[in-house]
Amino acid sequence: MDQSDFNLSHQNQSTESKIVASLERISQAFRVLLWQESKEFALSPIQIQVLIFLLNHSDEKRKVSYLADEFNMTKATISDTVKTLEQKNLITKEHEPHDTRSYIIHLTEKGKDIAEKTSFFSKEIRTPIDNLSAENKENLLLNLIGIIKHLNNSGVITIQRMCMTCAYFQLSDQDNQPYCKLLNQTLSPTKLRVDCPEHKPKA
Amino acid sequence: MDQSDFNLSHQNQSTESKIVASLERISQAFRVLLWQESKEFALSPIQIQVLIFLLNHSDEKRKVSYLADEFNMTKATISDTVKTLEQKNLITKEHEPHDTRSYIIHLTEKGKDIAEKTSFFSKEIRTPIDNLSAENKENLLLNLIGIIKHLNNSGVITIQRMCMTCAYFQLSDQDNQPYCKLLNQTLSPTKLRVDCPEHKPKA
DNA sequence: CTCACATAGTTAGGACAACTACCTTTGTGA
DNA sequence: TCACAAAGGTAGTTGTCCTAACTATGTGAG
Repeated sequence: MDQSDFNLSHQNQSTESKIVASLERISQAFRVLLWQESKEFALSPIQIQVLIFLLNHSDEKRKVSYLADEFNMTKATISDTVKTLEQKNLITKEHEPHDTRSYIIHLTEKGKDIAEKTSFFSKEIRTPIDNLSAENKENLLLNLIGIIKHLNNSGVITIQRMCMTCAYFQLSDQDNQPYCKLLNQTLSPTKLRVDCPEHKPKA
Repeated sequence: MDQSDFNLSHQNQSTESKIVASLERISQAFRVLLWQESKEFALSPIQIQVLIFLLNHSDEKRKVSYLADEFNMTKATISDTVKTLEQKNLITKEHEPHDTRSYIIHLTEKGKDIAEKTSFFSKEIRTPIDNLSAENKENLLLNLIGIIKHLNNSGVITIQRMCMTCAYFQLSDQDNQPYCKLLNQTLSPTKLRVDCPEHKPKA
């Protein structure tokens, strides 16, 4: 058989296209896993995502508007979701005296419990990553961070909590290494954060 | 300030966790980009995905059941989607004589046109990848393929079209290199396919 | 000080996604 | 030939996520 038989246009694919295709497949896996998890707990995907987010983030991020940005949805959608979660007794609202318009969302015991259980929904994706060599992990992370940085800059992803887009981040003058002005330390690849609680967006 | 102030539990994150978080962020980007594209063309995300898929795949894959597996949805959902696309004159159905139950889905001119235009929806993700070094690209691809392979094996992703899950694939006896028995050639990293038209699932 | 504007969140209404359950027709193999 | 599997479709439901319009509260310029 002539080998050119196999050279269908989309198969002569560049490495870049294959990377995009792979990322797309992995995206699908996240969707599938989240969906499975949501059926198990009788919650919607977005409800689970909100619960998990609340488990890991500080007060000023536990608000409707922030969540809307975080998940690229409208405030209306998040407002609905929060209402539902409240009816299910998974969260409570804490109104602050200095701004009565907004409130902080807190997990109830039950909510925390579910959030912890569901936060492992991506364990299937984690397993193969655990098995990579340390060097491979570092490399992979750096490459992914590079992609996200670009997505941040181009406005596809609005929320920014990683070092590369932080006001405290710089390349040190001496050796051009990533450096955090808040922590006062050089950031080796494994120290780079993708979800830093101290993140301050660049001006 | 004491440095331990920053060591919030979720911030002492392992490299693996950060990789998962990064992949999750990129997944979100795909969702956002697809959603933007769908608004622009007055189509739903799944409709666009189906159109793009039809652009690139052969007849035996252009059927309702295959699409349902491909996108991890029920046949009912795809059936609906196809009906809508037909009403919009973007696809036609070709019934085959030897099995009148099923049919092949073809793009109309208009459908092909839209499929080609929307197939670039992920260009924002591609740009930063283009800028990586050749070695980095190869490395990244191999790591992603490793993850997908695991997701295939564990059943999260049902459809398989990549070399690692193919009956024609083996590690050659001499040098343990990936080898394709159909193409009769060694598969260097850049030759590994993620969406091969000749893919034959392992028994 | 006040008035226009911005911001936080909510409500209502609608399009559509995607499911389950059930059905028809057709193919297949013991 | 007859039971069963496979391809696809229909109906009805639930939930997502949007837009548009709204309330109420904070803010800042003149």
